[in-house]
Amino acid sequence: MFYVKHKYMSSTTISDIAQEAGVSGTTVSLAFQPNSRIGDQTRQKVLAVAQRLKYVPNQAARSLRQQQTATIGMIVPDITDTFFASLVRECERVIRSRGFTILTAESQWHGSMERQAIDSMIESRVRGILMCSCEGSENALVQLEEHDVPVILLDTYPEGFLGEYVATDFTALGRMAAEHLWQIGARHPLLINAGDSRSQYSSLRKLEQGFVQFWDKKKITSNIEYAGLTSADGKAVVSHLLANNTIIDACFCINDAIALGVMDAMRAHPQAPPLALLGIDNSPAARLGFISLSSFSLPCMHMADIAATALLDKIEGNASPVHEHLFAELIIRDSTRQFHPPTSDH
Amino acid sequence: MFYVKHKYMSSTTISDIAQEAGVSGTTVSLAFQPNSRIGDQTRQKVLAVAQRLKYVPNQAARSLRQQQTATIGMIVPDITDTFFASLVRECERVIRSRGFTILTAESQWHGSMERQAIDSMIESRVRGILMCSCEGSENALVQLEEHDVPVILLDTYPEGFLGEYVATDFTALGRMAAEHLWQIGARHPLLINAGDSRSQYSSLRKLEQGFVQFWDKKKITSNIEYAGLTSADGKAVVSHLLANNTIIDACFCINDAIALGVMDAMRAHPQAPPLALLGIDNSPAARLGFISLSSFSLPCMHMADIAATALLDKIEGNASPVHEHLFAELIIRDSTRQFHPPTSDH
DNA sequence: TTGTAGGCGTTATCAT
DNA sequence: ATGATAACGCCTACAA
Repeated sequence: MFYVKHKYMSSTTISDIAQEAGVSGTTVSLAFQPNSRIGDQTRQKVLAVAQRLKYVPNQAARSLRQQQTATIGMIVPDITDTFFASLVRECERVIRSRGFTILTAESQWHGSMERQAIDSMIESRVRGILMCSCEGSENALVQLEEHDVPVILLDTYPEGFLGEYVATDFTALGRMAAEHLWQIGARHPLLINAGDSRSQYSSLRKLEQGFVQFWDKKKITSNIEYAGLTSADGKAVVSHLLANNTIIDACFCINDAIALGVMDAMRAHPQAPPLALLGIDNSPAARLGFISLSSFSLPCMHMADIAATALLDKIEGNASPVHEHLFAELIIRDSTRQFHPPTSDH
Repeated sequence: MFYVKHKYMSSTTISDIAQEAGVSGTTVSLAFQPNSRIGDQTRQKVLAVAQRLKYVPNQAARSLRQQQTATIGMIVPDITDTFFASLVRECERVIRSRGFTILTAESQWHGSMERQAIDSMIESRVRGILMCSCEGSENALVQLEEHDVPVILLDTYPEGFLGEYVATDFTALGRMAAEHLWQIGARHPLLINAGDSRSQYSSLRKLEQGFVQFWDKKKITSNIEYAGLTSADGKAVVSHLLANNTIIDACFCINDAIALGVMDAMRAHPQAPPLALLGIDNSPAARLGFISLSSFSLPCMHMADIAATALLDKIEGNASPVHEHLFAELIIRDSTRQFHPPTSDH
């Protein structure tokens, strides 16, 4: 009466169809629900009219009426990182296959953006959230709990976290890296870890712990440098160490990009002593014959499957909390295979 | 009366706040709108209560009432491709900065999935769509038109498309590639293009046209191979050509991954004649000193900015259709700089 | 400055 | 087998 009809949207509604087909709104609604109490002819007629009028159901109205959505939220720190992108893809696959839709957001490693994304998702009334937390806003998790939004953390979880998660065992990863380097004869190990805002990121801390503890047991001091996440950073770190004549014979980098930077630095200094090199990601470049970088393959698909399935199961009532640690797989290539330790050592 | 209250959701509503604060729903609603006719004290009181009750507005209700959302849809073929991921990030930045939210989807290069995504977005009543179309479902665009959902295509657009777009000029890119290879002395060029489902992808066709036409003018026959998009594909193609003693002295690949595969093949055959190598993406690996791959840098940020801004402007009433072609930038590195053409030629 | 009421599109409940 | 009705949470034209 009072309002201008169709101020912006002009989509056809159930009422339009009802009028056109000469039935009630109820009948139209029922026509769209499979196996509902309705005559076959009526259904056909209604669906035909709906198609002719190009009817598309209004999700907002549906959600409001049903008091629930079929949306799962997913938050990752960096969508341009292939690892996170793959997680998103796989989660999306599972989520869609179960009749839900996905709402993604990127925190860009900022706690404040992670929080914003969560707020926005609560407003959208997502049924649950899959999150690769950047751990910059732990109280955001409390907020989700307050709003009864189930969360499963992916890939990593903060120290002392009591909720559900499907994570990579980074302590084991660090230990495996150290062990491999030890076995090929390295005795002066270097770890290039992430500094700055990511220095408190728990998975990197665990990785470092696992790495350092192994060498500690061997009474070997491990060298640790903190840098950014790019090739340029890796190159700079090692160039600097070479210039200072620091003795290192193996380098473990927290991603392949850094490792490639290190490789670049080493190839620019052919007179430098050999350096075993190990990355994380098992990126396409690492697999190239003339690069042949040893690297850890993270259990991306597996994590995504488990986490997404667990979350959907939980939402649909089959409660069974997940606290899962998965292991990365070490892919050995030339960068740690062709290493010959200096004979002078040990 | 008849329904069970709070069957699933238990979030506090405006009415809850109104009751608790002893005011009407109107007042509460107004309290959240800045500069609305309302007493300062009342506003403070209401907001305090809202915070205490952990009120979060219900987007579904708001959208339904307002007959519109503040959501922009974005569809890309492959979220694990850094180029598309960067586009998403930049568009998201612009979209959020203007008070909208983004809903993303991945078509995985399948027309059917692109269509599904569009359907889903229409159900969500997105205000507009930014799309890197995989061009497998052109009639989907008609559907969007029928529903008055403005679309701006990003990066590429199908032959004969009449709508809005912000695209890379792929014809020019192909021509520039050919010209550069010509200038450094190449006379037996090879283009590794994408086959299979992407063979009809218009930007790749244009790129090929631009490339081939240049050589045609020089009375030179260009070799073209169709393959997948990975390093392994590039490696396989060139290994095969080498085995057949096909004469090529320059290779232009439609992405850096393929080019790296070619580089891998060439380094595995050091006795083979030199091959100038050119890629697209300007990926991090291309910049490494020991790789130094010449490559085209696509105007990713620029395209995203223009497209997202244009779409939002259009939605907000400042109509001004965009039909924009942007140019890729050729980054010359060693892979096309250290090339010495065989003296026997020409 | 605040309150009342009606309706956005959909669906669950209760008749017929 | 079908229809009438109310209600989800929110916003706004109008009344007070």
